[in-house]
Amino acid sequence: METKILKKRSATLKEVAERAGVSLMTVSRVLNNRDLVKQDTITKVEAAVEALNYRPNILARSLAGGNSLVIGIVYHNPSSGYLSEILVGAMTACRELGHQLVLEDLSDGGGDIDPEVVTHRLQKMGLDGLLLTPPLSANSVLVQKLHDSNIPTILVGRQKTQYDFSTVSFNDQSAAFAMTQYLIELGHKDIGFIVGSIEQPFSGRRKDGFLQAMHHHNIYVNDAFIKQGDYTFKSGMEQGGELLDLENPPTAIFASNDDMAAGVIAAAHSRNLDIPNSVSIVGFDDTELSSAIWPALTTVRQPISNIAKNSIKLLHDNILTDIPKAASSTIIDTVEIIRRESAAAIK
Amino acid sequence: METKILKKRSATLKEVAERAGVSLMTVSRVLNNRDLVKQDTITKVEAAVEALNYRPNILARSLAGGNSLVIGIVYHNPSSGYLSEILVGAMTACRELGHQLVLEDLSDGGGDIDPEVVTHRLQKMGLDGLLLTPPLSANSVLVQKLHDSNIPTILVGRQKTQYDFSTVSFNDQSAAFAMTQYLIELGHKDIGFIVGSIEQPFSGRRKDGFLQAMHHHNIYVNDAFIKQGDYTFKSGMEQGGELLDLENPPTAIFASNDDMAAGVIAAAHSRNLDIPNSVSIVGFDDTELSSAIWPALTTVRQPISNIAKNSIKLLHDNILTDIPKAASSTIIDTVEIIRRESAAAIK
DNA sequence: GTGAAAGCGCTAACAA
DNA sequence: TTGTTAGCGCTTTCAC
Repeated sequence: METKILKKRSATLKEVAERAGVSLMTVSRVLNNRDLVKQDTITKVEAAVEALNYRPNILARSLAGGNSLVIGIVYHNPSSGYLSEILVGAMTACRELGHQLVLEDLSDGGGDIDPEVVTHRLQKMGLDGLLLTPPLSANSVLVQKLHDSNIPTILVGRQKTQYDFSTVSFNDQSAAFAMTQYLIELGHKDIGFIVGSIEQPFSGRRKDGFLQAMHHHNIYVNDAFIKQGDYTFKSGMEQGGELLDLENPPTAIFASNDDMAAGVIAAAHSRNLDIPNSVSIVGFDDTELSSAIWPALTTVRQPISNIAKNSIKLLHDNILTDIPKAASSTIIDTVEIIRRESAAAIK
Repeated sequence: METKILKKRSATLKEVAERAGVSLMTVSRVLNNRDLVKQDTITKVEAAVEALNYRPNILARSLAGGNSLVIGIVYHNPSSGYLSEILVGAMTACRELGHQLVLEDLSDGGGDIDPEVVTHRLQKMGLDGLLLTPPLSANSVLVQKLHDSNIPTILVGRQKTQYDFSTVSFNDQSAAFAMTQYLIELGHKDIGFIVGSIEQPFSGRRKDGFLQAMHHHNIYVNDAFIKQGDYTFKSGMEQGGELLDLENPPTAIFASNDDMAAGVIAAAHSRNLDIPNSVSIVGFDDTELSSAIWPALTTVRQPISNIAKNSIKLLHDNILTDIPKAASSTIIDTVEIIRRESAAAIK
């Protein structure tokens, strides 16, 4: 069976204009700023657009418009959940705004990245702007080099701006607050907390949210209930185990990410504890792991796609808009607690 | 601190031409088919390109070339690992070939998709071609509708072509063969196998690969060692438990995906079995779960990015190339066994 | 309100 | 081997 598929040229502005009996420009106006056009004409044009199933050619539009950006997304060993959401969000925003995306994968087998080399490479690529994702956005040497090289950059996942770089981040603190409050509402008072790696700025934010919620509800925070992990399953298993082995163990444990929460669950399993009836366990991030394990994990999800979308729009505004602006810090705080089976009301 | 960043216009072909003292076309030729240009000229042009740090404007190139495609990636509840790799691969290939990507997320809360509606929507979008990912690519009603609607499509993850649609898939069979062989080389003969959902074409392929390897090594396959799962952690835990509770249990268990393998590991843990010394457990897919759990899972990884790249290139060729061609079936068989801690030589 | 002209940065087709 | 012309599909600018 031989087939030869041919790209069927789709309708152009000109064709729509001819069919509607107006000029090319009028159609363009209807599509962009319709307020300048008479209602009658709009109707005619829209009929023609509909009839021809016209779709604007983004390439031509961006080229003629002269303000299409080439934006790089720079990442380093992200989790696939994070990466896919970033990509989906960034692509969606770029499509809307007529920009192009270029991926720059700095992932490696464990070695550190060289800010000098990376910056040089990025510079040679002729990008108009960058999205720097965590953990890179926390690398101040890299950020400084990038600044020196004059590439407009958005620091994703950070809250403090640096130089004239804006940031877009998640409100980890209020998310942790909400999750803690949820546990408190379930009747828990003895709540253990496992902190994540201290290098990550958001680790502290999550801990703060937990503490604030406890204080807000006038619940005493037992120091022995706060453990230091490093975001790995193993550290969750170890630290969770220590909490569970306490003479008066907590009735609920809040781990700073899902991997550690899964570790705590494993620790509870190995002690033959019933989850959630003997101990409630909750995580953070809503990774796939959380619904893969048993019992499925109650956790809190970040709107990563949204963060990416916002970052792209911010870059767009910063570069293309005339109004002068200061470096801004956008904090997205759509908190969504995903209730699954690992947490329950205290008995 | 007020800043107003401005997009700095990058060099154009014309500027390079002027600097090199040649015509615009010569520069274009150096960039595209350099064989038509004198070596001397090439050198001059390259110097100018270098000096101006010239980067071609993809938009203009695609627009002028007249063969830029708008390609849709259609997906339905993919795992994030799968999605991110598909996106990375597709974006990379599209950038090279000058095509644009549009995402079409059909994910939902559980209901079935309506092929009629989906096809209609896709048709209205004016796409030049589609990548249909699993499980959608196995939906024959959808595939048929898509065919009727005349949108060139690549079926990702299928091996049998349908209508004139080409397919690109992973060689699950040889991967399962390789993994089984690996277990055999470790000294295992009593190997349990957990099959995945029968609706998925690749479930059968993985099982076949397992059986073939066993036969190839003249090892008797005990029917009681083959269990039916459904790709969930829970089914792995249950079926794995049954295998482990057998009077003479297998010394190794091969689950058709990582989630089930993790379930088997949980089952083994709850029976106080030492992994890998009492029982080896391996998975399939190399999802993040596999390195998150303990012990880390030995598994096999699919080159999903590559599959996406190949799919885009195939679509490109099918639509843009003059030579007539039949629907083809590309099978990528780069098998990579990831050796971690969950499998060991028999004692 | 609407239209005509010019041009975004590049390549295709032809000419020299 | 190199240059000239036209034009991809759209927006911008300026004219009416």
